[in-house]
Amino acid sequence: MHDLGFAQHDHAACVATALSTAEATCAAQKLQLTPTRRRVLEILLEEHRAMGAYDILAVLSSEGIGSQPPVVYRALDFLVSNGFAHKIEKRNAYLACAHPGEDHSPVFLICRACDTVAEATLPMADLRRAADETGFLIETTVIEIEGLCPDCRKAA
Amino acid sequence: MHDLGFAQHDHAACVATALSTAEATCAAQKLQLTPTRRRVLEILLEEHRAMGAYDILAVLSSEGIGSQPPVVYRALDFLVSNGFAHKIEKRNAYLACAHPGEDHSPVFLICRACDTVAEATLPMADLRRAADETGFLIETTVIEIEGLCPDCRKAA
DNA sequence: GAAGATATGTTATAATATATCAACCCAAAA
DNA sequence: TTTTGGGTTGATATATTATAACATATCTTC
Ligand SMILES: [Zn+2]
Ligand SMILES: [Zn+2]
Ligand SMILES: [Zn+2]
Ligand SMILES: [Zn+2]
Repeated sequence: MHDLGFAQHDHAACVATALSTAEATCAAQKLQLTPTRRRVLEILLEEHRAMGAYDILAVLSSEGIGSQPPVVYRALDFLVSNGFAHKIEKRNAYLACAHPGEDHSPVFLICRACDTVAEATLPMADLRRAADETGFLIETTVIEIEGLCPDCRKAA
Repeated sequence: MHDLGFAQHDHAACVATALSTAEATCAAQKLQLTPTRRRVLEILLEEHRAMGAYDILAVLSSEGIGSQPPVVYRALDFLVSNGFAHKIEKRNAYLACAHPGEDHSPVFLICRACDTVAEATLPMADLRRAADETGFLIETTVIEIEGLCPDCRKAA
């Protein structure tokens, strides 16, 4: 496990880099990163936190991009399906991927106190081997760990 | 990983044993396994599958136990809080625990074809150690693996 | 330029879950 | 014994999350 995301970072660069990567990936895979899809990804990157679909929709609505639920759910579906964002099932919230284009099995560390969600990765070898022995074919994984992040742990 | 739950079993005994265990555990911990709570657990055990809250409510309603959402959500909250049932976040569904009283970190194997959900356990040592190194305090885990169960894999 | 695939606009509704407050029950304290 | 407090239930209303359905538009390809 690495890259826990609790550290400081240059956020403007972080957003710009991620958007560029997404554009390049979409171009390479002939995926259409349309204005709405791009803007939703940008919002998730800018906010840098897990956001509810309706929180995102409120931003889109304030910008005149769209105010109906399907607008945001369609964009999120595209982003999640293509690995640019993840859904945090425990919160019904969405988060920009911290490892775009890397083909990874994310592990989310969710702080119940400050709501920060960090994306880490875990080698899937063990899990996959164990499941293979039983004959189960793994297609997707949801691994979410809830607790206290280092900062909130100290504060408590 | 063990006890995958895809095998045949004596279901009547399975239900009876689980209910007895739950009664004993509640008595020991001074928890109130009230009629509604007991019946919801029994429904989950009998059905032996992940059920939506409103599916369970339909059964309760047909039995005159209650027809309003809080009835079932309160019972589920009790059962989940006390380890008698689990929520499958990926499906917004609930399942009787296959290891009641064992203090375990469940791993769910969800078949996308037949909707079977098997509960396994995985040693948490690695995950816990890795998180500890980062200072994150693990309180709860959600580990859900979606794919094809052995039967559906063969059929496909 | 017709056909097919993909994306968007729009309205409505489904599915999941919680807030709130009054009433009830039971056990322990005064 | 009466009171008090915690936990549970009944009942109404509402909040939150997500999708169905269908028309329109846009772009590509034949
Ligand atoms: Zn990711
Ligand atoms: Zn925190
Ligand atoms: Zn369990
Ligand atoms: Zn199956």
